[in-house]
Amino acid sequence: MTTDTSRVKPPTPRERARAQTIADIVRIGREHLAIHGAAALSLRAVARDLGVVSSAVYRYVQSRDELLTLLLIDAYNELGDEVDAAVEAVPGEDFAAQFTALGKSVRAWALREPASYALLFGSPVPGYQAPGERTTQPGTRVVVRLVSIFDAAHRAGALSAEVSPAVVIPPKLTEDMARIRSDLGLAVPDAALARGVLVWTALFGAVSFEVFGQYGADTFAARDELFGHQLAVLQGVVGL
Amino acid sequence: MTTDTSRVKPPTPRERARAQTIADIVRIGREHLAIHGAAALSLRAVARDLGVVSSAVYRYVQSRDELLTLLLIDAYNELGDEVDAAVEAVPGEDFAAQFTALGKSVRAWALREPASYALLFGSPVPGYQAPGERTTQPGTRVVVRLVSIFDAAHRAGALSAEVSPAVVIPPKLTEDMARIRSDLGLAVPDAALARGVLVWTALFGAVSFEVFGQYGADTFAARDELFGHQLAVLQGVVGL
DNA sequence: TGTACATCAGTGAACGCGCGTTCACTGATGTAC
DNA sequence: TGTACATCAGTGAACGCGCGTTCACTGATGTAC
Repeated sequence: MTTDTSRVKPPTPRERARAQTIADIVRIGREHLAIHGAAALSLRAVARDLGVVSSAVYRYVQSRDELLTLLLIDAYNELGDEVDAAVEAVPGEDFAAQFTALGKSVRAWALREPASYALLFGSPVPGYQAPGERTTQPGTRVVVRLVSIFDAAHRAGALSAEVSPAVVIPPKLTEDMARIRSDLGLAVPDAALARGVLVWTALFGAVSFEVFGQYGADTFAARDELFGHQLAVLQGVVGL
Repeated sequence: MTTDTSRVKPPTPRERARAQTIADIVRIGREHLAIHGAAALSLRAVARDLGVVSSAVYRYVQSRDELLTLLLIDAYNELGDEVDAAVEAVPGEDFAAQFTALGKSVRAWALREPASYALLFGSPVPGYQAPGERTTQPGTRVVVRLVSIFDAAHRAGALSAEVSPAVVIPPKLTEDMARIRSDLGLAVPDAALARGVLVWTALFGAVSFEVFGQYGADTFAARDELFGHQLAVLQGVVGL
């Protein structure tokens, strides 16, 4: 079997120009997202900012929905990259600090890119259905990373065996937990996994409330401190 | 000083017709919200469904934004009414059951009215700013009810004095807590109040993930059980 | 009780705008011989 | 190296659509004397 050299051929100028244009479209699309929101994302407006006639973008993107998909994947991966980098900057044995780093990097990205965050975690865009086969993998990076921290802590014996008070897990939920454990290759027991899911939803609940303005303008002045406190409590919830 | 009888005058037929039409507009608006989302809410479409020419709705509603405000207030109050009813159906001393009732009624309403829920708790509608003087009171009914349960439990000595592990509350956050306590007339201490806020965000985080489809199609089959478990854990977090 | 007037609901046309998408086309860039 | 052809990027016009909002208007309903 010979190496397929056609795969490593350097891109032709045309290919490079094409990739650049697609990158430009995604970049402009993100800017529009930030200003007008996902529902108002318009190919014509992107074309205008690209300095090109509206029909020209159809060379690069099949439809408005496909641009949304590109933006979705782009945002998921940017968030995933930042979370990965933040977690990996922490020593491998300090699971609590890894959890904190994950939480803080999610919040930092969300506050910096509120429109992208809204696209990923806000209300669904009406009339748009994300193609699972393209978005599921990038879309699950953060959760997977989060439970992998819990799992590693468990394997290292760093997860409080019995989180109090003990809450019974119903049988039907046990089945879901078993499937998730097997899909992700985890060892963490039901109780901790279930609490991990709660911590995951609570983390994004806290970030969403802040990004979407639910706290109101004046209720909390000390937002960094509030979030830090929430992370600290959540860390205790999962037994870290 | 005589009684102002003009205030108790029964509404004229015209007034009744007007109130009925406004109610119809809100009802139709809610249906459109459910189908097309808030960003696509259109006065022309509402007028069509009302069986009236598009300019006629301007007799009742100043602008599209005002219709959004009406829908916002309507939804907040519907949610608030259901939450109140659910909590009040529980004996006054059973604070844990009151908390559970509140959580379940929020989720039930959200699943039944996902579009209204998205309007209240999802991504902000681009270009629309809710008028605080009209929406703040209805918009805070659920939180206020929630912390009032915690506060009542505290006053009754039913809140675990020391939730473990103790997490230090930074001074700046203490100031926020003091203000909130004074605004709402609460007695609950900082630690419990801060945990109450976390529980609030976690509750809505869990509901939002479910309503907005973050769990994916297949991950959790036992959604009722998952949510019930989350409520049980959160109950422990706040010390109930 | 009857009449003149004021108020209000709803009409229909219009303004100016933006949207997604298709299509036949012109030039420029690449490729095969 | 030069030429004929294929591929591709981008154009410009068009289709059919919906939107928010304004405005002068017609009739019907209410109110004051």
